[in-house]
Amino acid sequence: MRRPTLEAVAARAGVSRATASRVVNGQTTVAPHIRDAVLRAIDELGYVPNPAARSLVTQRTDSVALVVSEPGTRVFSEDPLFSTAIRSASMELEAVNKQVVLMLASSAKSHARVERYIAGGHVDGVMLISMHGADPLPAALSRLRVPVVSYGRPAVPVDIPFVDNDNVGGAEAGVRHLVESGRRRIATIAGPQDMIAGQDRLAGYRNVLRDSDRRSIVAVGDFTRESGAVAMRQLLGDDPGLDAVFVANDLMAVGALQSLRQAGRRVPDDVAVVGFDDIEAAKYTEPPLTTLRHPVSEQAAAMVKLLLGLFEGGAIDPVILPTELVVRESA
Amino acid sequence: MRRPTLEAVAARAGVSRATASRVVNGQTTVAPHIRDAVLRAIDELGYVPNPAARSLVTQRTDSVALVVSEPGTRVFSEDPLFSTAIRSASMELEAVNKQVVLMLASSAKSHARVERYIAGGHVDGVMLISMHGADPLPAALSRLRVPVVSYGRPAVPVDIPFVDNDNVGGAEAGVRHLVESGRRRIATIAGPQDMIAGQDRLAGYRNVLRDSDRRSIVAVGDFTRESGAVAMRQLLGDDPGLDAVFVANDLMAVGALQSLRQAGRRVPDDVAVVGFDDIEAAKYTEPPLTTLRHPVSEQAAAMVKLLLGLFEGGAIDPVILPTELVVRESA
DNA sequence: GGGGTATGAGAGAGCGCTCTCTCGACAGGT
DNA sequence: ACCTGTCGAGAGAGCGCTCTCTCATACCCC
Repeated sequence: MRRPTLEAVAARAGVSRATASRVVNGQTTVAPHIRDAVLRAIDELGYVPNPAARSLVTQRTDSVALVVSEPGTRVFSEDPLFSTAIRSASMELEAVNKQVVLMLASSAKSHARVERYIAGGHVDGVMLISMHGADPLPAALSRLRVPVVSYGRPAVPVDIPFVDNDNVGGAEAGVRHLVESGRRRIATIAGPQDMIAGQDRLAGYRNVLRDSDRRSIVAVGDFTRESGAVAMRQLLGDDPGLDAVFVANDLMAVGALQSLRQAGRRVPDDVAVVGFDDIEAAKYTEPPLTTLRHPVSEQAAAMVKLLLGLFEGGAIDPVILPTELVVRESA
Repeated sequence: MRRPTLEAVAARAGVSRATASRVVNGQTTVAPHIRDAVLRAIDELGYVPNPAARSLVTQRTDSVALVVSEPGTRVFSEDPLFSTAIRSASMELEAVNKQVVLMLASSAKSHARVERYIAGGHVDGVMLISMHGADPLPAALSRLRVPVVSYGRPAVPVDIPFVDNDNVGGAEAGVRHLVESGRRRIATIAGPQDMIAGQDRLAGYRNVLRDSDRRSIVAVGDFTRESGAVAMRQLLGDDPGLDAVFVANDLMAVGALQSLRQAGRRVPDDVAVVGFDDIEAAKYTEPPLTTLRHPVSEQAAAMVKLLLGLFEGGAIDPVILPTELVVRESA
């Protein structure tokens, strides 16, 4: 009780295997009545092409790997960025009939696994979501002569096209908003400095403060809610007089709001808070969070487009998407 | 500049292709010095087996599809259940060297795509996350004679082993907690009734109220935060005197807390709130949410184990995992 | 020393498909 | 009538691997 082969279809339709193949692959050099006969045979037998056989000869697999290189297990589950990006990329690829192979590369062992898999030619290309500077994967994959694109600028300069949002510009806009609303002592809770987003958002903060002649007050978190709460307590200890804080992501901002509440500070009256990312939860904090929105779905879609461009051959320039300040009540 | 083949490895090692294949596949019937020679050749050439060729003959692909059949786009991104389940399943499968092909089946069109893909033999098995009763996919896939397991009990009775948590028992425990703490007018915000989790949790609520001689007060949401807020307002309108509410998931509970705050009700003094799922955010609500924890990761892991069991042949019984009441401050 | 049994290695037949090459048939131009 | 050109269809070679079957060698027992 095997699956029918192209041979069987051809036999039933009374044509050669080559002709049946032509019909399956939509070539036009087949006379209408023969094409119909083949299609009928396909239908009657319930024929579905064997992908292994096909890609053995075509050297294509019509699937791409989505590699999420993220050691932090909690982050993956909690930060909606990942699921949104995965979802969007996935949908874009489905639209062009490519499959998504999801690979989570959390440990050194799984890095090796990913490399082996990619090297094995299981996929036509790779989309890499890697945010940590020390990650060896971008460099390793770019060596493999497989089309690779990155979600977010790779930390080490490596020859991979990427799509990123304007972290520096976004942070500048957020801090400028605080400056313009008359805040004097503007602190920041920065992200991890081994991550590009962490670095760039801190740079944006520094740029604006430098120009506006204010002192920078920095605490560093790791993009988790808890670290935001801790960092906020720390900032309040260091400088009880601060009247604003720019938090490098919303998850930490949620933690910061909690610490501010516990410390008896009113938001935004005593302390203004600006986040980054505009995650869903930002709408529901108390008070709702002013933050910077960047289009995660669009970024993922652009990444897919970039990869498809690579398939067609042709080096492709990085894409930087703009961010947008969303003013709610926290600042 | 082609990739080296097994033939090349064999030639370099001075053995036959068959022997090289034996070494690659770890068969023991190869003399040590020959094995070494082959391994050296593999290393020197950077040989990696061609998976298409391999699976053409073995009829295996060593990859499984993870099909998320979820029309609600927002839910996928926001509900951490999906990312947690995906992550956990993915890690379990990596441990046994299987690849995960992620497929999002949101529309009827993508249903057809999924079916075609599975029928094509791209994967050795399917893990199905489908929560809507009207979903035709479970039945369709089970017809395909491919090993399929389901995350959550399929709504239509179909012959697929599944892993689920004890929704009825969990809801009963939650409502019983409210009864035991002396609440008299216990309402519920139920989930969508075309979803098993929605049905079962409502059933649990009803079971306990029936036994404790209280009237049931029901509003229905769709598991989103917003719907929880709306339902809560509605309940307060219907019965201003209610003193407790059992909410069928945490996301809706967060919305409900917001509505309660806006209506000037104190939680838990005026109204006690119990959620379901114990998502990360439940710890950070004001006040922290009492809720029912079910082990999403374990459930996903159990699903993987179930699927691997199917590969070995042998019909396998459903697995029901227990839930646990986590008492925080909201009830 | 002959016959039998392990043991290790090679030969070769496919797995199901694509795609180039070839060829037949027929139309149109001279 | 013949030659050229076009179009549609078949033949068959391979893609890179696994695995059965076969065979050569070495070993043991009587």
